Amino acid sequence: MTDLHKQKQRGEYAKTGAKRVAILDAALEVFAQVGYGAGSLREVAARVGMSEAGLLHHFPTKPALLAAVLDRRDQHSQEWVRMAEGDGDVTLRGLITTAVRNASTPGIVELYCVLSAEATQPGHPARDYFIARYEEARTNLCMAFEDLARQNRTRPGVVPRSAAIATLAMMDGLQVQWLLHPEVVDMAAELADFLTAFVDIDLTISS
Amino acid sequence: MTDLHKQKQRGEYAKTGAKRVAILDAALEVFAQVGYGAGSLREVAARVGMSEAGLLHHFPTKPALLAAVLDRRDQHSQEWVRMAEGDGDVTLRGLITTAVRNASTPGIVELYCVLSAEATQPGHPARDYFIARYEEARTNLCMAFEDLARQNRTRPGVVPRSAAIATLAMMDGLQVQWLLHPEVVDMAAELADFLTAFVDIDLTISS
DNA sequence: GTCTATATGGCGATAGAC
DNA sequence: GTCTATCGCCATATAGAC
Repeated sequence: MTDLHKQKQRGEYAKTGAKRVAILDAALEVFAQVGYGAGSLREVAARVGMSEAGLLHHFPTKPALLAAVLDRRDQHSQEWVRMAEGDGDVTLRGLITTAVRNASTPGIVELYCVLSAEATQPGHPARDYFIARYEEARTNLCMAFEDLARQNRTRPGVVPRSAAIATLAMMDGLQVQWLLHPEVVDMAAELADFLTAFVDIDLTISS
Repeated sequence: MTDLHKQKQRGEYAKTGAKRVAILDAALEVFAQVGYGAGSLREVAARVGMSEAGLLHHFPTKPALLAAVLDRRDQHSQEWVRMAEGDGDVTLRGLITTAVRNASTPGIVELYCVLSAEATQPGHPARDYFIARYEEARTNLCMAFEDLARQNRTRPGVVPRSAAIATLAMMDGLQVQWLLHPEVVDMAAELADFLTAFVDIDLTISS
């Protein structure tokens, strides 16, 4: 798995790796901008300076390309999982950090905003991905609120499971408004406001 | 404007009215299911039992059809505007009623969910529509929270403008989760929970 | 007012040369 | 590993018959 054997054994892969990454970056842009259904392999190929056939050598079908794009982004945002390990305080603070970072990478926000809406439909190739993703996120957030409840740091009447659903909804909804009115909506600030209405936590924005 | 003159003056319109409505209903379904970009006039025409050319006689272009669909739905949901007239209590209770009604008409929820995400992109034919719509909704909700603040019925630290943004975000975000997991997410209940964290209000679900 | 026919072009995917 | 060429399909939109 190290670089040791790349000369012969996986030399091909090492060489094409850069091209693959370039394709995935371009595909992310395209799908983010017009969605999966309206996005075209032609446009993706054009952005990396390739023919469509060349592109399809790396990713045999359009759904396969989408799956690869989502896979790649998941590796980047596996912080979700790591956050969940125990501390509710850390998890919630991580949410704010994520919001701050998102505000500087509109492409990723667009991708998930457009795709999650599109994938709502039965038969969409990313539907299962998003179903699993939301389920996992709700579970992680629920554990975070339960942790804080155990410390008596949740406001009276807060139900962990509901708070988890609400927090997720909040993040998604803020993204739509932010994409339409970036100068009017401050995602991180609004999210922090929202969270402090549910739990006793210091969320002064760090990062 | 009554039926009196339909015989000659507007006979044509009265006759085509039904067909137009049928087309708009079909278009709403199609755009809701796959979005505007991926939706096709062919599919819409098929659903009303017409040729594509016949459809284009009523709505000359695809963007024109989308505009007509949005226009029509706006007439239905002009409650928004009426709600705004003064009473913050009435406005927020109206939100819950809307959530309850939405849960029984998935088509409308899908339409706005998918379109608002898609319309995020510069150049989308519905972008201006959604920008105006959100701006108006924020203003109305802000007035509602201000009204309640005047009655000392908002929780300490609640800023009307932020509460308005958050409430809108909440409604949008809940819709995505509800479309993916209808059995797990209760839109009206979660929204009520959310609102009672901000204001002193009785939102026991009526209707 | 609706149709058939057609123009024009973009789409995903395949075959086969280099 | 990338290309050219091509297939077959679907898209929006137009022209003109009925």
